[in-house]
Amino acid sequence: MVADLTSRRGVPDATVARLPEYLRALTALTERGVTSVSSEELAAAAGVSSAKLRKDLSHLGSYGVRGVGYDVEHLAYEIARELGLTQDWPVVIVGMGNLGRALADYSGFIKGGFRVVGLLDRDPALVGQDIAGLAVRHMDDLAAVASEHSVSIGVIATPAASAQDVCDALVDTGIRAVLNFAPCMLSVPDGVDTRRVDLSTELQILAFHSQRRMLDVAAEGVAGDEAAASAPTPVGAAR
Amino acid sequence: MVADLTSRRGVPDATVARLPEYLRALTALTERGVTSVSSEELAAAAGVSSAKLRKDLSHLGSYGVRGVGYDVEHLAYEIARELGLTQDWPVVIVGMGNLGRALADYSGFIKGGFRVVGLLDRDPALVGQDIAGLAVRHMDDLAAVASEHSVSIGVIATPAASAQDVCDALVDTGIRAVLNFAPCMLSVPDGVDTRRVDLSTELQILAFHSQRRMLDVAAEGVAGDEAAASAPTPVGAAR
DNA sequence: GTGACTTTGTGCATTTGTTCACGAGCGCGT
DNA sequence: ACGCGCTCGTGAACAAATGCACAAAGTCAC
Repeated sequence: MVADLTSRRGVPDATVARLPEYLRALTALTERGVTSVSSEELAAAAGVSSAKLRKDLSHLGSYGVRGVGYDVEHLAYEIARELGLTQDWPVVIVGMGNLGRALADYSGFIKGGFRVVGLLDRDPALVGQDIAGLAVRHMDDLAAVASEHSVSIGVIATPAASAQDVCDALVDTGIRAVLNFAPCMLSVPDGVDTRRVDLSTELQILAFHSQRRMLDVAAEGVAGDEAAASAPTPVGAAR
Repeated sequence: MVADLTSRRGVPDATVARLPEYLRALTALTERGVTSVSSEELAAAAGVSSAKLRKDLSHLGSYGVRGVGYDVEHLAYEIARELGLTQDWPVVIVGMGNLGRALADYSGFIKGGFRVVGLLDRDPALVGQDIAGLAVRHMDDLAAVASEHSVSIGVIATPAASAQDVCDALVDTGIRAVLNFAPCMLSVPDGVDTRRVDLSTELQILAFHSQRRMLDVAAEGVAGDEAAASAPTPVGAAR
C-alpha cells in the first residue's frame, strides 16, 4: 500500500515534463481517427526516441500490448489521469496587461481540466472590464474569488516589481501552485510549487546556441583549411 | 587550439539554462549599487545552491576572487558575452494575435542584444497597423524583412495549425533559431534550433505536482492514523 | 496448435548533472 | 612579513537520465 504510493511518486521529473507532449500527440492522433499507435510512431510525433518514450510510459504502468502498440484513447486517458487532468483545476490570472489578456483568451484552447475562474488587476481602470467573457476584479477581491471557486493555481502576469507581492497574496489564500510569467525569482514557503516562463530566458538560450554554432563553423573552417588537402569534406553537421 | 574550442563547447546545457537567471540576479544587484557578491549570496538570489553556482561559473572561466567573491559588473559582462548578448540579434515575430502583441510590447523590456525588427501576420486586416512602434507587414514580405535586417531569430505566435508552415518559411530565409509559442512540435532540418514555450504544458506539470502532493498528504494521513499513537507529528513537509 | 513476426518492457552500460568536501589563493590585521 | 580567516575552484563520490539490446509476450496466417 505504501509501496504503491512510493511507486507512484517514482515518476521522474524528466518524464513528467514530457507527458504533456505525449498527450498532445495522442490527441492529434485521435482527431485524425487513429486508434492504435506504436512507440516508434508516437515517439516520432512527440520528437523523442522510441526507447525514451517506452521507458517514460513504463513508469505509469503497462498500457501497451506487445506486438501491437498502444491504444490511443486508453493511453491518452491514463496520461491525463497521471497528470491530474481528470479533476478540475480552477485558475486565477493576476495582471491584465497585454500578456494577461493573451493568456485569458488563449486558455480557451486548453482541453484539460483547467478553468479560468478569475481575472484580477490592481488598476481600477481595468476592473469591471470584460475579457474573454469574464469581468476583471480588483486584487482586493482575491481572497473572495479564491475561496468562492476553490482556486488551486495562480498565474502571475504582472510586471516583475509586483510579482512577489502578488505571489505572497496568492499563497495566503491557500494556493499551492504558481505559474510566473514575470522575469524574476519568487520566494515561497515549503510546499508551494512555482514554475517560471520567460521570453527573455528562452531567447538567451537560443542566442547561446546560435553563437556557438557560428563559432564552431568558423573554427571548423580554419581546421578545414588545414586539413583540406587530406579531407575534402571534413565533417557533417554534428548533433 | 582545438582544445580551446572543445572547452568552449563544454558548457553543459543545464548550466546554459541557468546563466540567464544569474545574469538577471546580477543586473538586479547592479541596480541596487552592489559591486561585489559571494557565491552564497548570488546563489540565494538565483534560487540555486552555492556549489551549483560555482560549478556553473567555473565552466566559463575563473572570474571570481578567492576570499572575496565576484565582481558584479565583470561577471555580468562575462555571462552576457558567453550567452552572445554582446552582439546584435535581430528578431521577427510572426502572428499578431493577442500573444504576438504582448510579445512585441514586452520585448521592449529586454536588456540584451535582442531587437524586434519585424512583425508579420497573414491577415490583411492587421497589415499596416502599428504595434509597439512597428508597422505590421504581410507574411509574403518575410524574405524581404529577413534579408533587410539579417534576422537571426524567429518567434512563432500563430495558432498551431499554421506554425509548421511559418517555421518552414522562417527556415527558408536562413533563420536558424526559432522560438515557438504554438502548442505543437515543429520539425526542422539539422542545424536549426527550436525551443517551445507553452502555457498548457506548464499548467499540466503544476497539476501533476499538486495532485501528487494531495495524494501524498492523503496517504500520509492514513499512515498517520495508523502510527498516530506512537508518533503525534509524523513528518514535516518533505522536499 | 504452431511457428514466424512484431513490438513492448526492462536490465545494463554510458552519459550527464549534482552534491560534497577540501585544497589553493587572496586580503587583512598585526 | 606573516599567519589567519574567508571564499573560490575543483576532483571525487553520488544520483539522475539516456541509449542499447534483447527476452517476454502478444498477433496473425495457416
